[in-house]
Amino acid sequence: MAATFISKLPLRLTAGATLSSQIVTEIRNGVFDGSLAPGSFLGSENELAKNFGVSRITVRDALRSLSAMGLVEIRQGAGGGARIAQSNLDYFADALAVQFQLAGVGVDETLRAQSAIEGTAAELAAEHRNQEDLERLSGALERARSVVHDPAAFTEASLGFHLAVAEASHNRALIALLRALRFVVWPSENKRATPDVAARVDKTHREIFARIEAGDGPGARDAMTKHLGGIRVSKQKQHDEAFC
Amino acid sequence: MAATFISKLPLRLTAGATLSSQIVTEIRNGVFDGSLAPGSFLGSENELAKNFGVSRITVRDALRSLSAMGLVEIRQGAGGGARIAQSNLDYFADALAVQFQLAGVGVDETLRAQSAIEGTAAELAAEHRNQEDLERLSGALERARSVVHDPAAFTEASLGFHLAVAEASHNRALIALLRALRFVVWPSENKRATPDVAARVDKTHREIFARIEAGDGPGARDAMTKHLGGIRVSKQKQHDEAFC
DNA sequence: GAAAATTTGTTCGTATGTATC
DNA sequence: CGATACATACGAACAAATTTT
Repeated sequence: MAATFISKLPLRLTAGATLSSQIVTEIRNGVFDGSLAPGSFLGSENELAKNFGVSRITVRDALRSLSAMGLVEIRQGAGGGARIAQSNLDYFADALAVQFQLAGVGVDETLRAQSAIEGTAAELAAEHRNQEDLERLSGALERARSVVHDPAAFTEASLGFHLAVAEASHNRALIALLRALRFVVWPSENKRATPDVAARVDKTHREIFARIEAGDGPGARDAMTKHLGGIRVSKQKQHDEAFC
Repeated sequence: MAATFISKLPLRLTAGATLSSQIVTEIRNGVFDGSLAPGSFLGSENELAKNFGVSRITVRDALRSLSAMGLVEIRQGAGGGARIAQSNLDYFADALAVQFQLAGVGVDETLRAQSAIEGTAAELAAEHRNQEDLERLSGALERARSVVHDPAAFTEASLGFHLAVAEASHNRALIALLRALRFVVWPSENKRATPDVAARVDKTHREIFARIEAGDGPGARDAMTKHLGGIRVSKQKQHDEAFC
């Protein structure tokens, strides 16, 4: 079955650009104006080529671009073809990492932005946390405490706590931005926490948790920004404290 | 002249994936490990095809993907070919907009994140602003005041003020995130400010400016978050106050 | 589980438009 | 202005992967 939406489109593609970029724009606009939703079937390469009146390679060029942005998913085989993708926030985390790398945006600047995001996330978490959030948070704390003598495992569990705070904010924009920033900072500078550092980090995390549990928004924000501010200062002094 | 870096690479591309995706990974890794910097020449399609031992179309597929992420720039004609791109933060702003659209992340959640970013940006602006920043800020304020009776122009000038605050923070991560979030919210919900609303917005902006000029970081943060919080509440009440 | 059908992945050849020298 | 180099685009074909029968 051929895609039906294409035939409804007048196909007066924006002049000037290349054919493939016009197809990209066409499908992109469809997503933004709501006529194409995640899961919408676009057709096979041959069908799209026929409907757009271009060669298969031109369609391929367009699909490669759309796929790289995470806007379409492509499956091989019978019943395959191109579909509008489900959202995957890691795609733009990747785009952010690429651009920060090209621009030479450093860890210090990134940590500031992370602090801005996580401070607000902690505040919202204190205001909107439910029982499930609290269980997830305390679960992360217990996991971290149980591996306080295993630097790598502690660092990992510690990251889990930060992500759980973000999730407790119930704000997907904050969650997505935090994950993206973590994606930038984590791989490049992941020092591990020695046991004494781990113990201090654990104490700080429990303080943050207490404020969230108590519903103390400003307190939670304050505790979180102080925590992250301390990490940033350690980094600057080359003490290389772990991100926890 | 053929690209030289390729021949040094063993070219044992990660197994399992498609050829073109292996080329994408190869070049991507080169950027992240520092062996490829913005401006680095990669070669023409023919040269790359020869060096990687694949057909031109396979190289093309890879270049389309890399180009869509904003990682390479492609130029036609003699002396053209593929080069590592200069950073362009609008690429990831676009990726963010796409994923938020697919995920259905709404204006309310986005405004919260924007508030988190701009609050910190205002605080840092108060701490790090220089003479040039202050001139740019007051310039934006004057432009806005001069068009207070032209809703569209006022909204535009007002956006300029917010961006100037972010720039005064001298933190490129915050600047990039703000621009990206603006990019999400702006097109979808851009109501214009009526003259009376504009006058109130102008007054608030001047308050923020005064705190930044005075070097009052917490005060600047507070004024900015209150300003944005007011916008968010207006939105919820369907008063549809403009973003200014 | 095997065979058939469908679709992407990949290659070669060719032609055309466009930017640089 | 002409020659050159390059991306863009088209067509036909086969290989590999995946789903359906």
